[in-house]
Amino acid sequence: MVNMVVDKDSPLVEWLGATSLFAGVEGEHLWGLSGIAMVVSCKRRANIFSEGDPGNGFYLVKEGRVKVFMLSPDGKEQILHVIEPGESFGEVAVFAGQSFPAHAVALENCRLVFLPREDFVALVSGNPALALNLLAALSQRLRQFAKMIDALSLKEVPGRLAAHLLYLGEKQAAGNRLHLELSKTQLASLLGTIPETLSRILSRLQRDGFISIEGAEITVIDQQKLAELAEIGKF
Amino acid sequence: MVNMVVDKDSPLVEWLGATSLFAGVEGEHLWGLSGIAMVVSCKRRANIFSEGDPGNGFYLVKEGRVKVFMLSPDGKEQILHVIEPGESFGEVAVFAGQSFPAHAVALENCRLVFLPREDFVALVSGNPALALNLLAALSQRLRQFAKMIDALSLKEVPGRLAAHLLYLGEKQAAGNRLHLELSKTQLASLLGTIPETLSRILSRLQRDGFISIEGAEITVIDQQKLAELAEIGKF
DNA sequence: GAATATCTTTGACTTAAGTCAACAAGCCTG
DNA sequence: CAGGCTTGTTGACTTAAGTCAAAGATATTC
Repeated sequence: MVNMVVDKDSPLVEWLGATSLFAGVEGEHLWGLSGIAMVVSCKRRANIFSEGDPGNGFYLVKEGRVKVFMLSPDGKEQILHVIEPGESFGEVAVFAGQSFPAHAVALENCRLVFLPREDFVALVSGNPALALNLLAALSQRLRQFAKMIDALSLKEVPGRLAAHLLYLGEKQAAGNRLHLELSKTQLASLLGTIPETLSRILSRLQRDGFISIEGAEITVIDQQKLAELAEIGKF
Repeated sequence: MVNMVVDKDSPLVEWLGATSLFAGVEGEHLWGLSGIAMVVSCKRRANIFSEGDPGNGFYLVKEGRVKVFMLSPDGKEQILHVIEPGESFGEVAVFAGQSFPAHAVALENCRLVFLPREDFVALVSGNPALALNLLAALSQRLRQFAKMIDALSLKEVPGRLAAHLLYLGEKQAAGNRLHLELSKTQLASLLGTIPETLSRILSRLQRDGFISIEGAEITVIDQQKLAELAEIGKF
């Protein structure tokens, strides 16, 4: 939480109500939330928290994106999650009552909403609907993690990449054309591999006529084949 | 949920209060829980649920153990979690409001407590303390999954095995001697590898004087070296 | 307790993916 | 816009770990 600046911000309530975490929470409680929230800014590449830091609160992303990742002793990283505006991170430490299990770094200049643990837990204690929202959110994340474990252990890199491309396709819903929202190095880290391997596999997919590449713009040529690859996990 | 028999069981309340999920929940609410609970028995190898099944409730393990796992199209499995007595599984589907994301099979003859979704959600809605317990439990699991992803992508099999042996050592707290609670095939699946590889690595660790093996009984000879291996992740 | 099924180990082989190194492109930043 | 830093690509090489196959060792079950 270094290099952050606290902002004064007013129409938070509305925004909070639009996040998936707090969707459906009544106005009264939203006010409570906004009362304990702090808006902070942080720059691209700024460290938000590190593994082992005391988890005295969690964050919502207002603007920008954040990567949450594990780091091996020799510096290789595995991205667990890329947090987009409206999403949250760090809740785990709040409810497990422990330190953060991973690192968080801003991918871009960000504006974050910080919710301090004690205050937040107090609010949740008085509001079961809020608690149910949180349970749903954590469950959703657990489900994603399970998929990730599945992919890492059961699928080869081409399979994981294919699955990711299909996911982006759905998310962006822009014809056959899609944009890899991350640098290829970061994407490699998200897929649990290294840039060299990713690069080779992308060219292979292009050579074999599955996709066509222009920088970070990918055109899906054979969605069918891509889907098979994602399904069976092997080339 | 095939091949299960519903039992009538009375002193459930006490037992529920002793599970980690419901520890600290007041008697009143425990009665509520026991009111909606169904005790079921299932035999070793019985399928409890499969990926995609509608998640209309979740389970606590009363006796026996259950494995939760993902399955690749060609039948390879990755164990996500081995559930021991007093622990729960399947909650994710309840709160995400979706189908089960994984398979669950009894490792031994089991006695399970089933909590139907609708009734359970109703109870949680009226009891924030219960909700906080659940949030803590899910957070805990999320943390474990994060560790697992970390291990799968950042550590080689010897490192994962070493970490597991150290974990067992702590859990069993029985001098240097420990018991691998799973068949080696199952352990391989938990570590994200295959029996052949596990077998080779176990002999290697023995040959190099890290451990000594008698069937499923392992004696840790050089805990220091094992710890290094688990830390750096490479041989 | 014999018969069968399941688990474990070992060997020879293949292969996906990591490492190291060099170079080419971008892209900030001054 | 020029230099330097980060990012991406390609090639040659190494290696961890998977596959296939066969034999031994345990368990289960009838």
